[in-house]
Amino acid sequence: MQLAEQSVRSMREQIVDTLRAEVLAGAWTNHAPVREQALAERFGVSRGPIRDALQELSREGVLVYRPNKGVRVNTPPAEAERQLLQAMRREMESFCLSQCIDQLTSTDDEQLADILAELTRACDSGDLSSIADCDLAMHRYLVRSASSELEAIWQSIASRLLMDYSRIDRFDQIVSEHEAIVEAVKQRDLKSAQQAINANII
Amino acid sequence: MQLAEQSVRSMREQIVDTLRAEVLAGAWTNHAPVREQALAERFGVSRGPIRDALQELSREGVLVYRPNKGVRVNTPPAEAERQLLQAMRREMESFCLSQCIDQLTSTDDEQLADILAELTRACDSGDLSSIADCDLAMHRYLVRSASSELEAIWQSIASRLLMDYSRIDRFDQIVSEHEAIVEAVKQRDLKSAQQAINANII
DNA sequence: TAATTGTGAATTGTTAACAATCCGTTTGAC
DNA sequence: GTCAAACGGATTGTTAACAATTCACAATTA
Repeated sequence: MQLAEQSVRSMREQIVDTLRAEVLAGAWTNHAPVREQALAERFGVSRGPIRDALQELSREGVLVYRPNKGVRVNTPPAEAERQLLQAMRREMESFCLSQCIDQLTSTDDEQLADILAELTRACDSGDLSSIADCDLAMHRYLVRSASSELEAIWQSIASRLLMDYSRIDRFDQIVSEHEAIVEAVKQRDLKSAQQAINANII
Repeated sequence: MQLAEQSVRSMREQIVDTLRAEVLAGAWTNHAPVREQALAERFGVSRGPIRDALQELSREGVLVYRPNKGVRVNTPPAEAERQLLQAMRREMESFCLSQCIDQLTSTDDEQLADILAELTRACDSGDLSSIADCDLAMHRYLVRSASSELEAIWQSIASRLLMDYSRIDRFDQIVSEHEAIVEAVKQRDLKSAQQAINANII
């Protein structure tokens, strides 16, 4: 599969993905600071890679960094900002769909189906952290298919929007919305896919 | 002034700003990899802070990181991407102006005038690196005045757009465009300021 | 000669120790 | 009793040494 070369994800990337999913699922509060030493012990590495991961998550908007004081969980954006970010996210994902949809292969369809399956399982078991991870993973897959260049920008927008949503409910709705996306993409129906994406970005 | 607490910029931030300006001014090629040790000696620090800075610039899109192989200068975005990024940048800066323009004080006007003066000086002496730095500094000032939260997203968009522009010419036009922005902002004229900004983002 | 395999220097990745900074608490002066 | 300065533990920032990986080039083989 095409992800083979990526499968040797760096330590930093693994830590980043794990922590991001946990924060977006609401597992952390923003009252207590995040301690580097505790995370280092948890992941079995030294503080170096942990600091790298925290720095990346800060730049992404999931955490907030203050010199000599470490990081904390970020707060959701104000309403006006949220609307701007939402408009930008829709613009990006619509663009990416239009760029990639005619170049996707059946392999891509399978990958999306796999992500959907895992999302469904996560919703059934109520695993908030995994739900957040799978939700992002599907959108990220489409963005990256269009342009790996845009992925970092998209991620920093999507993460900030999800900060609002850390208490996830209506599991069934999440699943059905993503089923609609996967189905429309599989049909290579750009309009429907864009509509399904727009309906999911709230 | 409100920037007082920020004045103790971390080592990383200083290095990031310096390197970004140099890359955007076209001082580096993307053929040779960037060596950590050389930068460490140049800035008189160890490799740690250098790695931090390179990681941040990679996430910003100025550099590209590949595991175990270090970083290189990024290439400009494809045309379709460039247009998307440009639209998003205009959307962001218009939004930020509308949010902040009525809350700016005479202190802000002075700060903007200072940046403009330094930009003028840089254009006179043909210092490309300083031109890139001042250009970004002015836009960043307005974005940050509206929302420090949006600054990181804005920076990663603006940097990628500027990759296209590394051979800077028409110095006088750059100056006059930014004079128009500063003047409109000083008058608290939102429409004119937005127009001036749009005219400058090309 | 062309392709392949060693080999070693150069480079990035990680670690643990040390330095600088922050913050709650105590101490002391008034 | 109140306030401010000073102490000490905890935490972040930086460094230098070590480990793992990559890359260019030479040696070997077919």
